[in-house]
Amino acid sequence: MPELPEVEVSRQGIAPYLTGQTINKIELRQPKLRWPIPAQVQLAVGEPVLAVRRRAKYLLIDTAPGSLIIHLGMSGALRVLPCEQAYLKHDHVIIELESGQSLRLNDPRRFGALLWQAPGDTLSVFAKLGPEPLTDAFDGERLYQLSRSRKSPVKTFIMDNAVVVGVGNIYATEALFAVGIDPRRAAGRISKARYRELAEAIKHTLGRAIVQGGTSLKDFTQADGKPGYFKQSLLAYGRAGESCVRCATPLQSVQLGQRTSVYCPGCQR
DNA sequence: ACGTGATCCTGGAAGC
DNA sequence: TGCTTCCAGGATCACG
Repeated sequence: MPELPEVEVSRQGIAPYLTGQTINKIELRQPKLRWPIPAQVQLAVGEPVLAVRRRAKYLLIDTAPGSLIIHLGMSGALRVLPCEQAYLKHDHVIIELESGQSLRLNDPRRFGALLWQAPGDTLSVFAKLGPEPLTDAFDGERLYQLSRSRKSPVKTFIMDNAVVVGVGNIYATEALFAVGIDPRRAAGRISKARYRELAEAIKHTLGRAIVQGGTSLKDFTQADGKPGYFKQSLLAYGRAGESCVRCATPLQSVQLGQRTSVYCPGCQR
């Protein structure tokens, strides 16, 4: 999926088409995504979109009676296309707008979700999320404090949504490479100074990826169908066996918390 | 509280 | 060419 940069790029891409537009129709072509789609999503029909927001990897499409909550799972992508355009395979949700454009959620693996949140309500998926990585609420101090008794690998630690949201496998791999920290290192055995550097690297990596339109591997496209260009900037993710750009040591691959992690045994300590 | 592993699902790539 | 196996941007849940 889309990690935080891809979700933010999607938000920026779709917001101009949605904001202020009335929703004419919501068509559900596949009711079973990660969770069954609640019937209340139809409450948004006939309502103008007030705002398109993001929290962690969730998109929130606000209307007066409540918010449509979209998660893109591992393989989801949002496209804006004219209503009359033929459906593609795996176009599971189509939100038609009065403008004649439609927002389509395409998700081959169906790990994504469409949920509904009434005003004043907080869905359980939002209940125990950590801070947004691009805000001041996230810093090295927080990483240091939360990690003191943790034995799990630092990579697993920074991918924990209770610690900080939005850091997935690609950007965790890249940020650790950038600061030269071995992803296998126990989270509790890293100094405050190094955590300050890591927090800055996470912010920097995510920020650059957003500017470049995110990372497109297979499924992800921006709202206009174009891929993101950050893939060209990846120095570790997907490069096992290749030479490290810093020290030429062959990059290694290891499984941490069920996820493949690539690192340089030469300069990540 | 923390850590680990199974699980949801489809499709592309690699191996034989 | 075709079949099988493995792997993939996530995150919950059950269990020890």
